[in-house]
Amino acid sequence: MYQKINVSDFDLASTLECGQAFRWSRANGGWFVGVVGREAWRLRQENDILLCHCSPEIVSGIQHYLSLDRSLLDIVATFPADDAALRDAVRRHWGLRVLRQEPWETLASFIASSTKQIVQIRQIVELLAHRFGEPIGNDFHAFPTVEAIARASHEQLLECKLGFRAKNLLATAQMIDSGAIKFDALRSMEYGHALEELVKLPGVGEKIANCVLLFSCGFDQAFLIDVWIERALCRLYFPRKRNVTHRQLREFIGSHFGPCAGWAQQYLFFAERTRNKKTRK
DNA sequence: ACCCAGGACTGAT
DNA sequence: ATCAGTCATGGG
Repeated sequence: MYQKINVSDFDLASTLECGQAFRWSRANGGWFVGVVGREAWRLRQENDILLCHCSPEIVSGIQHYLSLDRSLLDIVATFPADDAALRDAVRRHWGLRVLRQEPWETLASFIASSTKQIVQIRQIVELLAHRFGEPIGNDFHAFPTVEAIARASHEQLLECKLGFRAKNLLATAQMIDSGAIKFDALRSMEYGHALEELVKLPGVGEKIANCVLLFSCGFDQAFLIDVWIERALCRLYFPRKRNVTHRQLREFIGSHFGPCAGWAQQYLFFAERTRNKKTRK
């Protein structure tokens, strides 16, 4: 039994494979399978129809997770009009939407992400889910709760291939579990305040904090600077200029991309990742 | 063998 | 304020 959802200005593949989520994979017949919360979802897009292998009461949750209630046209309209590179990235990946993911899963996943390749991040996340997450049938596991990680041992986390990130993930889980930071209130805080709060956590700097704020806390303006986007920004906006400082980039980002800078960042990021891999029209 | 990977942190200039 | 070294581990 499956549901049909009408969609527009939406591209499932770009949305799920642009690097913001780590638990989605392709299955046979064009289906995507992923674990969200305590459910395994199966999704497939046929033009303006989204097929969902699920019960009808889950549809609204899927629409919310995929940000289908938002107008992509309105968001893109806030982008700088004279930015040809950004416009091209948007055209090439039209329909990419920033997801509304669960904050703890997002935080933990990106703590695991530092100096790791995306395939390895996905592997680590699956190992964590298998070992510490609740089984939800068909060999799927929910992402582990904060408490489950907080109670884990350093050795157990090392076995999930976290390496030097193990102690950061453990300490972060324990801090959140003990209420050392206001983790549940992030969504209702000012952007700057929420950022300050997140970087108190061990293993969480400005980049990972912005991942959490954009991908799971609804802050459209959160622009994360990683090695890929830094390379793209330097090439596109600071040509023939070496040694562009992190501070200069921040200044440029704040004045150029507007209130949905995070969305612009994700389009530029995905375009940079797929550069020279796809034929340009 | 060597190098790098969606970084963060420390201790030097 | 920048900068190199360090932190584990798997893959090219």
